[in-house]
Formats: sequence, structure tokens, C-alpha cells
Amino acid sequence: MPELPEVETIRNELAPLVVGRSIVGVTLSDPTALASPDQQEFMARVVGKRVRSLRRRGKYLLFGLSSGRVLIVHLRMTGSLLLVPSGFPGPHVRQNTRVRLALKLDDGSGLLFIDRRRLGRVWLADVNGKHELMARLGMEPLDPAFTPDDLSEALSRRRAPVKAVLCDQKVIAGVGNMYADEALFEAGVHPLTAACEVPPEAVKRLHRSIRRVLRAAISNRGASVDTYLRPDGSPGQAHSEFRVAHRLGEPCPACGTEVERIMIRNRGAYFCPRCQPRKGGRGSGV
DNA sequence: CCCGGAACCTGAAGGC
DNA sequence: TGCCTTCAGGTTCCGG
Repeated sequence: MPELPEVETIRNELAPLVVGRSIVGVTLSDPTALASPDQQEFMARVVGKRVRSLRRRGKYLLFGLSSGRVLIVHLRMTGSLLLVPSGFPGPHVRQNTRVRLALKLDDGSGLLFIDRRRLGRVWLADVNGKHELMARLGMEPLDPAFTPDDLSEALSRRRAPVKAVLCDQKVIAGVGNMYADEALFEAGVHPLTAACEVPPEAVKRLHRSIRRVLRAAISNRGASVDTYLRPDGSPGQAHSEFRVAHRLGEPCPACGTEVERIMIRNRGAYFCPRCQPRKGGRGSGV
């Protein structure tokens, strides 16, 4: 499921292939993929425009168009963006994949929005390039401006489980279920700890581990635990370095204790009960 | 405002 | 073999 490292990887690998290209055709094969505006307006405002930039904010991909408008994509659970060299369906696109939106580019290539569970969405922002979705997002965790004090401040206001707060996009934009588990493990913090009760030293470790985990995953091109694929259709490798995420019953890499899984906010939370004790302690998670 | 749970969605996996 | 249920989780919505 695409989180910040996956979306960043897509941005990194897609940018050189689409920036500078013009969009010569649009096929909206699943109209529910489009959140706004309506289909006619969307078509009219996308066809013929050049892609001027490709950026990421949180888990959103932002295609800056020559008109000043911004095409916004959120992949949610199972979305992928594939760039096929030529033609629309593309030979290496599996039959059971579900193409919801296809953009044909002026070099004959096709940008396909694939999304098995159909939860992803596409928006087109106004000419000023702003969109209310972006205003709801918290800080970028890899931005140098994001400090331990920022994290401390955010956590101090919340009594919910720290895991839930880390996944709250209003707090930190881009962290989701997998990387929250990984960061909490590295910091030796139990995921159910009330956010405001995480000790100051642990908050510092958490700030560091969030960034370390995200950067490592980006250098591994994202985690292909479910349906995530890079734009050329190849998987990422970040999941091979997961310490606890999706490793129920496997030995903790630090102490050998079996990794456990509990539910927090209806999501699976993986952790080591020994390295991430419920109360205070340091934990041995590197 | 904060918090927790349901809904959205569908293919995979497991039970009988 | 096949039908049925459950599960996965990013975001939004709703009730307390």
C-alpha cells in the first residue's frame, strides 16, 4: 500500500519520463476515479496540456500542467501508475489489473492508473494550483524543517495511541501503517502508548527513526507487500528490510521474541513485545 | 476538538 | 469443487 516512500519512488522514476510531455488523449474508463471536476470539464482541461512538473506532498502525486492547474492523484490502497512505452492497454499490463484512467502522451507512451480496489482518486485543482486537500496535511517528515520539537508538540496534544497519531495525515504527511510500525520498533515505543505519554527521549528517537525508516525505504524503491509496483512494473525491495511490519510470528531481529500483532483503529499493528514494552523503557530496537 | 469505529472497495485466503 | 465469510488499510464520515 503506497505510503510516502512508494509515492516518492513513483515520483522519482516517473518525472524524467513525463515532465515536458504533452497529454494528447485521456481515457477515463472508470468515471468513479474522478473526484472533481466533472468528466467533461476534466477532459477539456487536461487534453493538450503539457506536464510541467511532478511533485509529491504526503501520499499525493501532483502533476503540474502548463495551464497552471494541477492534476492530483491519490493511490490509496492498491493504486499504481504504470508508464507503458506505447499504446494504451500495453502488453505487460496484467489482464486482471484494472485500468481506471489512461493518459496518452505525445511520444506515444501511456500513463495508466491501475487500481484493483478502486479506492484511489483523481482531482484537478484550480489554476492557482492550490487545493483544499493539501491544506489538511501536516508536515513533511523528511523536510529539514521537521524537528523533534515539532513531533513532541504534536504528540503532546493527543491522548490516542501513538501509532494512530503517527498515521494521522494532519500530523505527519505520508506515514502510514507499515512505516509507523517500523519507526515505533526502531524507537522502542509500544504502539498503544498514549501519544502524550511518550517520554521525551523516546520522542527524539521516534523523530529520528521515522526519518531513517522512510529514507531507507526510498533507497529501496518502496515496499511491494501487496500490489505496489514502480512505473515500469517492477517491485520495490523495502519490504525485505522490514523488522516487524507484516512479520507476525517471526523472531524479532533484535531479541528473537516472536513479533505480535494487535488491532489499533481497525488496522493491524505489528511490534516486538520485548523491545517495545508498554511502559517507558528503552527497548533494544537499534 | 478529540477519539474510535464503520464505510468504501475487491481479490485473496480460509472454513466447511 | 464451490460457496460463504473474513481480511487488508488510506481516507472520510459519523456518533459519543
